Amino acid sequence: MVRYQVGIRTEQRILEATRELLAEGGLDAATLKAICERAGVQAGSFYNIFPSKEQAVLQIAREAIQAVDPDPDLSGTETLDDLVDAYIRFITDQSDLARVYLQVAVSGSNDDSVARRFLRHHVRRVERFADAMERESLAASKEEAVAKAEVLLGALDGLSFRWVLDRSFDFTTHARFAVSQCGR
Amino acid sequence: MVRYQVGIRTEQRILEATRELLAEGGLDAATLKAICERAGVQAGSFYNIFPSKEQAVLQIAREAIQAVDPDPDLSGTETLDDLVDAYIRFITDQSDLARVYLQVAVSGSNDDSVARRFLRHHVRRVERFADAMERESLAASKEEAVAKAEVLLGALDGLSFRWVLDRSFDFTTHARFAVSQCGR
DNA sequence: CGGCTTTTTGAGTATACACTCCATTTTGGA
DNA sequence: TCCAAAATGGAGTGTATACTCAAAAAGCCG
Repeated sequence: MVRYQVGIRTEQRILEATRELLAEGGLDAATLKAICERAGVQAGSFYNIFPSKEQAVLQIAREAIQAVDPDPDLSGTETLDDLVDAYIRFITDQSDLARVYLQVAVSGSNDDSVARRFLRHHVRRVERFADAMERESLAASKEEAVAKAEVLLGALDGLSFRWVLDRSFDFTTHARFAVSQCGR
Repeated sequence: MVRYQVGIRTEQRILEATRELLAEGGLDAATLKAICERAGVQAGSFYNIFPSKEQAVLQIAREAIQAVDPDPDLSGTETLDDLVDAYIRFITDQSDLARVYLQVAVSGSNDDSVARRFLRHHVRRVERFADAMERESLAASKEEAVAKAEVLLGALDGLSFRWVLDRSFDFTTHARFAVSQCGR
């Protein structure tokens, strides 16, 4: 099944529409009809490219989960501030994906496969934060670093969720304040 | 319209079924069919008592939002530890309602009226935490107390969400650790 | 252009959902 | 015991959803 150029463009339009709709109104808003209308495509075209609506949504979810992490090549050298700055940039600059990230994380609790994927990602993230803390001697032991990382990441997730509910909330300032309290 | 006893019992069975289903699988699981089956009731009976499914769900949501707060009479005298202990008890002892609380909070971001209700509740909670911090001289100013309270509550919400995704996560220990870091 | 493949169309299907209607049964106070 | 009000059973309605299919159109390559 070799793709023509027009098919690839259609696939991208569909993913774009799905991403936007997920960000605007969550899973409820991302109906097949809404996706197809926004992408300027009929249902048949959608199913020529994706085997199900779920696959398109999961692709955006994966995209969002990956986007929250900074460059993986830097892993092992970055500072705690680097990691937190990356989170802040993700939330402020890629707010569409940020909303998808949070919404998927929560709806995920009703879907085991998504929940597992999210959890695995979270655990990796905790390790990355904990490693940075150890490198900067911000924790007395590996265990303390992991616990601190869990709390800091919990705070960042909680604050970003707060921001989703109220866009006038100053996420950046609070996130910086959180790291000044927890990362010490 | 004098209620008969049998009707009141039916109402309670319906609310119980709704609460359980929301806790188990979120809004998706709480279909009218599922609620009625679990409550041992037909659709007609449901609508004799509730004007819509939404009303039954909202009633449970309100219940959950209220349950997260400890006795309002104590407001103005309790310590930060009291408030955190109440949160921990809510999460560990009333895990059904805790799951509903978190799920409603998130689906709420797609529904303005729920989002507003949740936000109002959150703001009150932040004030309560901030007041306790000021009373214990844990903050230099009112502003700092509020910021600290936002971060601590964010951390608690983030950690409880972590626990929803992975029930083997030790919420209590991490929550206590969070307050030892943030409440200082 | 000619011929094969991919892509698109758009009407159509099946299903799950919230909700309605009303005849029948049950309740509880007078 | 009687009866009006309340509660119930259960078939039925309308609607939105994800998804299918066969024919038609468009893209690619010699």
